[in-house]
Amino acid sequence: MADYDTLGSVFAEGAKMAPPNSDVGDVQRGAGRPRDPRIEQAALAAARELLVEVGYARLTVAAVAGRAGTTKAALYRRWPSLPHLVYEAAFPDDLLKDWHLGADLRADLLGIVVGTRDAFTTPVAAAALPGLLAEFSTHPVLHNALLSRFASVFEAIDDRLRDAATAGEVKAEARSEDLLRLMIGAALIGVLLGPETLDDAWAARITDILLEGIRP
Amino acid sequence: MADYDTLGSVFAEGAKMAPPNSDVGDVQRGAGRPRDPRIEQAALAAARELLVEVGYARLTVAAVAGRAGTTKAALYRRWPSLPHLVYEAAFPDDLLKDWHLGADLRADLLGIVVGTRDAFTTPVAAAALPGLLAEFSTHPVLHNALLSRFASVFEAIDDRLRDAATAGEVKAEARSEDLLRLMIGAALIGVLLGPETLDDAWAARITDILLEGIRP
Amino acid sequence: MADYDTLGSVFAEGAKMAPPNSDVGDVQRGAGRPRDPRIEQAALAAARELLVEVGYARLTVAAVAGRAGTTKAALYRRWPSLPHLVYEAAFPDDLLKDWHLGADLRADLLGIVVGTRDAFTTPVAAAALPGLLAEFSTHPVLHNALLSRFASVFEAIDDRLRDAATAGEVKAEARSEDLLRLMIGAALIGVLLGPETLDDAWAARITDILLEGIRP
Amino acid sequence: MADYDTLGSVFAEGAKMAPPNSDVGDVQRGAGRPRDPRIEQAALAAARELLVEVGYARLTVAAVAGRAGTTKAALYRRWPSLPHLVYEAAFPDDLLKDWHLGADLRADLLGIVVGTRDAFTTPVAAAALPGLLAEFSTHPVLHNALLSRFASVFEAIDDRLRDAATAGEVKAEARSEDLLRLMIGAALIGVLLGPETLDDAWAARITDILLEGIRP
DNA sequence: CACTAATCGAGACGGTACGTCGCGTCTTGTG
DNA sequence: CACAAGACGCGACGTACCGTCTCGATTAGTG
Repeated sequence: MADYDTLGSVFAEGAKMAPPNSDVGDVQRGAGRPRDPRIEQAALAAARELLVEVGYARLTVAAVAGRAGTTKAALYRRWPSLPHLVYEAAFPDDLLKDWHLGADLRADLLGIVVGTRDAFTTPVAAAALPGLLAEFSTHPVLHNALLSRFASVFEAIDDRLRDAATAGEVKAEARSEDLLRLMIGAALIGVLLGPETLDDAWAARITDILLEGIRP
Repeated sequence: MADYDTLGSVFAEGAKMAPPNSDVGDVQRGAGRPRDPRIEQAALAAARELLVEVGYARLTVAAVAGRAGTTKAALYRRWPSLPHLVYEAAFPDDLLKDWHLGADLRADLLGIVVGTRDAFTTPVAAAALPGLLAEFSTHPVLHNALLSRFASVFEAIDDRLRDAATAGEVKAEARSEDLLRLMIGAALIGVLLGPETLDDAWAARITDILLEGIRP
Repeated sequence: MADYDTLGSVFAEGAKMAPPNSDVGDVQRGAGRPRDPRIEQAALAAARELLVEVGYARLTVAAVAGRAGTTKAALYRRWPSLPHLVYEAAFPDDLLKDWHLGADLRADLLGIVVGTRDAFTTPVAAAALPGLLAEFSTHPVLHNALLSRFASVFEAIDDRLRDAATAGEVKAEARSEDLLRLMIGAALIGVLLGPETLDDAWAARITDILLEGIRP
Repeated sequence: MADYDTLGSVFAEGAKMAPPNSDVGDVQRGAGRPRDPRIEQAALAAARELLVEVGYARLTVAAVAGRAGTTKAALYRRWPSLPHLVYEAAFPDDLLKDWHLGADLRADLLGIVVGTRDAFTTPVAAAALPGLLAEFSTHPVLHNALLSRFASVFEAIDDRLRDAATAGEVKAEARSEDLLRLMIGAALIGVLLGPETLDDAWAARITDILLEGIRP
């Protein structure tokens, strides 16, 4: 995943249009030298390394290119700007791949809390998150990319909560939106203030508060 | 508060500290031309205006200086860097001045939620917050400034919760830290994702969830 | 002359030096986007204009860049500092291109006096000279550039004087070094104290004094 | 010499006017705290030291004040600007105090050459000269100060040469102006290109060339 | 002996230029 | 086409020095 097409569909703003001979439906594999597939991985790996080493603020395109053994132009051919690259490096597409809901409501909520915490407390993610949040407020494209990625998760939780309401496990008026924001917000604050306190006991306490908070 | 001395105690790195024996005739006190107090206010006001007009990312030291009718050097004499100035401009010391707890636990919690939301949804604060969060991870001084500011609030809520536990209103094991982080995190996420949803109904819902969550 | 390579050989500090084995297929030769040759000429022209308009002391890198339609960074890519640019602008390499010695000793000496005066009394040179002299003592690279430029002239005059000594026109112990310094010094002092007195009669008088001074 | 009054007469531009009670002819020794006479000497000494240590270009008012144990304001009370201070430090008023002409024309000329060389090759003067020359072309006040200082010398040499012409020692049309410029120019060039070559043999050679050059 | 007035230290002031850095784009020659 | 290389315009950075100013604290002479 995380390949050119996926990126293009999320970030491209028209410049990455398929070449004119795409009428036959073959993806733009047309004329010209093909892209070196190693560059993509090398760039993401370099970005991850540098994020941990120097932090988001001191991360530069030239440094990523140098570490990846390529040049700035090759990176700008793949990502519209540095934040896009960082976003993909810190939060790859496969982040949510083995995530699912089950029958036990508390286990499901705990899973979300733990999953969010784990996604945020990765050294790479912890280094990238504050900077990316700042970019989100400036670049709506990035913002939407984040939201659309979590849209399916959001819907799934919404359904799960509705089922729980039907089963009488939670209040009918409980909103998945509120719950999710509380969980993500708690994890985010934890990362910003010091991720060392976000142990499993913390996750259990947060889950219990929220679970009791929406019980009928 | 929010005056020159307070600033010095938070940001200065030793040079501006009053010597411990300053109770006697301290000769150095007030040597040199005193700082023009209007510059400080003008700079903070200019920063607030520009934050709303152009946003954090496009905010420039030169622009703040120009709008304030002074020069970059005068600003660097007062704040180590632009984020420090922005922090003080967006979150002045008197932010928490008329804040207090009462007898009604729900009212107290709601007050915190609403107060945090109001502090974060100010146009100035909303513009500054994402950028400042990114800087916090770079500038530990700023980070500590934020934490120390909320330290007293934290203690007060801690005491309030302990009283409530004694009165049987909440669980004995309820932690003010968890509660506070949930409340602040919810407001923060709200600001980052779209502050238009943070109405009074939202505050009431969040308060109710948390209150029920810690009931015995 | 006065082109990119000559500049490199005079001012560059190793980075731009062609490697000694560059006779074979030197891969690095010409890598990257080539420098825009118009910028070099535009910068020199802008410097010349501004030297006359505002003088050396008020000459700014930003002003030269602005007038040349480029930016400071492009200038710093070509010259280590403003004095280097000014030096090349005021005293280009082709300054001595149509200079030669002949059979008449007095005519030769007069030619040097007049040539030096003309080179120094150009509006551009007159504006640049005092400032450059001050920089010479700070930047030895500039100093050496000046000296090496006159080295060939120096040798030619040395030979000419030796021939004249053989022909019995001048004393055997007459030193071209002394003579040249007297001539250049007289012109320099003239420019510094007021170039309006350096007419052709002045040149004739100076030439006659020096010529008689070294007659046997 | 070199005191306040002399300075005032040379440099002051009206600001240093005597107070209104000076009608009785007493120099402004009126009210107010008198100037600390040690500051003047300390500043000149500090300037001399720093000129040799860091050169003219890196010499700053703050550094001179610091080295002299005083402040910038005290210096600006005595000299209109840094070049004025440097000028007086490098070329004090008593420079020409034991200078005179005699009966031997060659000895007189040699004296001027040697005297100029000695005045220019002092470490302090050699460090200050190029920078001061650059300032001269910008600040006519300084320029005039230099010229007026040498005016008497100039006249004396003029007379001396006229006497020599009457005595048949030199051509009638020989100009002291040309001669003096040649001598000063030679010394100046020598300092700029490397003062180590300006030994006594050099002085003798220069003197002989010029003397022969104006012989009838 | 108080009063006046200039100087002292200290250091902030407005102003201006410096040289550097990073961005995202472009223009070469070479696959 | 992609790629390595590196220059390009743009704009901001944080620093340094200038010469001036405003303090409170001396330090004389004057009334």
